[in-house]
Amino acid sequence: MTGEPLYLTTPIYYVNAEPHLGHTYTTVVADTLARFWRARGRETFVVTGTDEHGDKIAQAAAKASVSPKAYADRVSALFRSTWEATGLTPGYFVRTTDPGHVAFVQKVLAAIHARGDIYFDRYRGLYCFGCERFYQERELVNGLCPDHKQAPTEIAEENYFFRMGRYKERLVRLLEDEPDRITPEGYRREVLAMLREPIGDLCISRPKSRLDWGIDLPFDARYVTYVWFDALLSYVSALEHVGRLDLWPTAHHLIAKDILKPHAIFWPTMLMAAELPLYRRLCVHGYWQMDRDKMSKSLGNVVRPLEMQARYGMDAFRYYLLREMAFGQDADFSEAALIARLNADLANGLGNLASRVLAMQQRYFAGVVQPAAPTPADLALRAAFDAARRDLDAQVADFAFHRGLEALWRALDHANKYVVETAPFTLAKDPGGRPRAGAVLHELCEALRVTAQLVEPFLPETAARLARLLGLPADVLGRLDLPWGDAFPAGHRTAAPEALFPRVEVPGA
RNA sequence: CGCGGGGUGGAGCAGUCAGGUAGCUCGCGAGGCUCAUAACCUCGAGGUCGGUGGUUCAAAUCCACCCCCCGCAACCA
Repeated sequence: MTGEPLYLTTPIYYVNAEPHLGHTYTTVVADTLARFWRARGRETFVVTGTDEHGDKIAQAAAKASVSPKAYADRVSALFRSTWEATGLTPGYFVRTTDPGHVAFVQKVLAAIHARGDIYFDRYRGLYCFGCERFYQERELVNGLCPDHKQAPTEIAEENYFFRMGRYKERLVRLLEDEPDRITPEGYRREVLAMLREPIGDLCISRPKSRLDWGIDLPFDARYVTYVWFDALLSYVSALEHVGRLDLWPTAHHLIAKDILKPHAIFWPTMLMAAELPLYRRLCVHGYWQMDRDKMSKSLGNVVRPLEMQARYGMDAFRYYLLREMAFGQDADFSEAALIARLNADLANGLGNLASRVLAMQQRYFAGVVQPAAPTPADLALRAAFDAARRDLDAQVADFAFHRGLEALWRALDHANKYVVETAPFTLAKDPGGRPRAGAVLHELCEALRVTAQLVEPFLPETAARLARLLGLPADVLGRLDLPWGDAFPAGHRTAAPEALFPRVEVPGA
């Protein structure tokens, strides 16, 4: 398992909005998983990107008096630059307007059409322009669209349909036989529940008379393909573009629960029809609920990643997101909670530990690491970090980032206790105690080194900084199996402490 | 029968899938330490884990029913 490559995707984000908390969370998870598994010997490849076709984009562009492409270019570039600035850099950034993607979509559509799984039919239905979709009678609330509270318009038109229903039973069997295809488990059950209802076929086109901002159907130039055959196929077209289609069967899709159905039902049936391998796993997370009462006025209602980065640092923001949300469940976002985490876990916990250890190393030994001489207490400290590593690995493998971090912080707590119990600051003042004080600090430096390595997927900037303060080369972060005691040879010097995470004081809080 | 989330010490949460000492942060009380970012460590007060019934040697955790709260006005992940 450990050696298997891993292809991670975020959704391609629709360019009708600027990057916000939801986009950022999914992208942070992808980045964290990529770093985590890379450090454990797996090749990882992350793709994110933008979804650029559709009504809303055409309308927004018209409103701004620019072409749809120009509009999409601008917002797409905003996503790309945001991820670069925040260090969430994917291996590839795909756009649905990329010529390669367009050609790929047309190739797949042509193949499925040739096979007879796409047919032409007349459709009459109730269409909501806000949702850009047709509704069944029974889905309406008092005759109105449940989202937009508007009466849908009856439209009759001819369109192309994908024979999705043909693959339903095969999909049900797959999900029953391979429970790990969708995680967390609750979402698999939800999908199986959806599949107990008739799923019908999927309308996959729009006449150009109504919408022409899309990819032409290869078999009928009067139409463009709509939404799913365009957007979902980007997961594969991106790999084709970079010449790594071999990674496709290892795909793990990270999504939020709002797009569960397209990813859990439309997408696998499309892949079956296209005779492409299925993705390996669908990983579904919940929503961040905005607690407006707890938001600062300056923050407003929108959580912009660049603002959070500027205010608290990207690492603190990442930590909060990963520590606070149980992957799969909803969570509340509040700036107060972020600050509480930052102060308690990062400043008082990790930051203060690094600070006191490096300060003593500096003050008592001019930064020179002394020989170790393990006692039972020292071995217990090592055991605490060994346990943290095991717990962390198990929890992250299960997407339980919050528990993984909790496990690592148990070891940090242990280290803080160890400082008090061994009291190197007392030992160092007595000539007879100096060797022991030096040995204790050696253990603590190792603890910090292991911490830097384990925390790297979550707090990459901090890990690099900690390594530097410890006087270690940056590549030490990838050497997870470096034995305890081997990182600091005789004469090794550490640097003077720096505040990794200054406390954030809130007036009146 | 719209969809979804939730009710755990004063506040905010984890733990529920794989039943077996109820854990974390903040706050509160007492003490310790003085290396450190007024941080760190120890001890303590405070919970019948929404309710009722059931399964079990054992339930916050499984099953049934019931009560209550919140989101779906957004930046849709």
